[in-house]
Amino acid sequence: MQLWERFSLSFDNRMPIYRQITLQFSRAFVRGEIKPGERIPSIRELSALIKVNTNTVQRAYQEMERDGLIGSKRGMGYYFTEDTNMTVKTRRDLALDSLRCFVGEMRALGLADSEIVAELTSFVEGEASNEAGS
Amino acid sequence: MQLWERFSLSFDNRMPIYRQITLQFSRAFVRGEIKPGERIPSIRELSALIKVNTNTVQRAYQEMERDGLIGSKRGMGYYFTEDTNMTVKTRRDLALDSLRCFVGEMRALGLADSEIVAELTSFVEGEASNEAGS
Amino acid sequence: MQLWERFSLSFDNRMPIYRQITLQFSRAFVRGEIKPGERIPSIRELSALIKVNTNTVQRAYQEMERDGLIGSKRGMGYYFTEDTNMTVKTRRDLALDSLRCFVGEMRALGLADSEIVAELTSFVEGEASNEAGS
Amino acid sequence: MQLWERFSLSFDNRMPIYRQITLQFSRAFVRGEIKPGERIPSIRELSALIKVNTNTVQRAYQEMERDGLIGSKRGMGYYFTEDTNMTVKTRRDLALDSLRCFVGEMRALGLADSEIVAELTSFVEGEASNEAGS
DNA sequence: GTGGTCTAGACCACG
DNA sequence: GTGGTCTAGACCACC
Repeated sequence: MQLWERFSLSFDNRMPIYRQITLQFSRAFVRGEIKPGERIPSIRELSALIKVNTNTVQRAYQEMERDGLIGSKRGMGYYFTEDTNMTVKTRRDLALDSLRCFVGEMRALGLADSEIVAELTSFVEGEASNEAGS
Repeated sequence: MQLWERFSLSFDNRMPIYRQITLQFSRAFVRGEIKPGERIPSIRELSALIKVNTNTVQRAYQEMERDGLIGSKRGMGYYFTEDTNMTVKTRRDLALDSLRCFVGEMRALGLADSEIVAELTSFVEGEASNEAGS
Repeated sequence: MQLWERFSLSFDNRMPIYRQITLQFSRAFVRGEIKPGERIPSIRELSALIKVNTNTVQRAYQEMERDGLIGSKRGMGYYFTEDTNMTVKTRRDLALDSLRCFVGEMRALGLADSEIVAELTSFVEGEASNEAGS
Repeated sequence: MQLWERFSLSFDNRMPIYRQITLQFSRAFVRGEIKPGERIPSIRELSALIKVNTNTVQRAYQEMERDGLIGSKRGMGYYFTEDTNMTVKTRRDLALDSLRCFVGEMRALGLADSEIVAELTSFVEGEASNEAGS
């Protein structure tokens, strides 16, 4: 089973579809499931697979191209960048965004840094015990 | 200087303005800067203060009323709820949302729970040293 | 007569329409015909004026937004950046692109730098005499 | 090492590949690196050398043949024209195109003709000093 | 009213 | 076959 077939989109308006697509690609790239230089599905292929309009996929690809994540070779499709630094850069960018957002929100709630860490650890442990119990 | 005058809004399309307003109120409430039962500015007052459309403030107040955070006394304005449990409930809701979002994103990047905690601690420590250095 | 009504588009496939739009805006901005902070026509207005689809104008505006030239205020339209440095930066970027392209091409033809300058001066002078003669 | 092996193509969508090929031939011809009457590689040879589709090379050759730059002797390959006037004509055509494009763009930026010349001289001098410094 | 997203369908240039 | 552009028209959230 292909990676792209597992793409799960939510149509709940919380995030535009084209943004969800770029996110899924970025994550797969960061996790190493897409290798540098690897070809990704053509616009038409992916749009058929995940059942969204070609224009939507097109836009997603455009955004990734603008970010230097992928490049298009005329008439041959899109390929992920060969630049191996890009995967670590992408991971750091995504992680930093999440960290900043999370820490900013928790501090705005009045929590000290130590409390934020405590909340996080108790949260992941709590989830773990839920898993065990269920 | 009033609390409301410090409301800082960003017009960068990431979050609707009415949502930013409710967030700022919620946080101030959670931090204890707004006491239970305290009166908040009228719609016209606030819209003049932070220079947004009255409709926008109107909607923000509606949402907070719907969430039981504030209530209106007809002709006398809006007041925060007297229910002291509300502040702890609000804090927990906001914190949980952030936690879920953050942990979900970091896991999608391929990080194990222990790594997530490590990233967080190094992030807040890094920021602390930056502050000290600047 | 408004600036936008003078926008002249060529549908000769040499340059996509949305690109022509951004170019015209950039040039007008560089020439000082659009002031920093000034509002530009809404997507629907401009698309009606120059008779292209709203999506096309939308895309042009998006590109300019991504380049930091304009910003959108929700429900209120698009505004050029207040940053006065942007106009000089934009001029320099556009001029440098042209210079690099031009010089590169002339050198590829085997011309020395001094010859390139000579060609240019004789070209603009030749045009001037044409004007006088006609 | 053959001239053709130094053909550098950019796949960055700015210019179709077949156009890049004709350009490289034209420039080499203008610079005198290809003599009138000289044979050029067969379509298959060149397409193998520079790793593009034979159709692409085919089209490039067609365009050059249409422009009278090359001619085919059936079964014996393609040869550049013997017409020695062609090299000066080609140079002038290419130079004029560049000049028109460059001057047009700079004027659209609001520069007077004298300023355009000034920009050009300072640009080539600036590059020269960069070279010396590096 | 504004911008933003999505769809369906068309046409083109390119390889 | 590929990507790229454009249109017409729809719907939504927001101000």
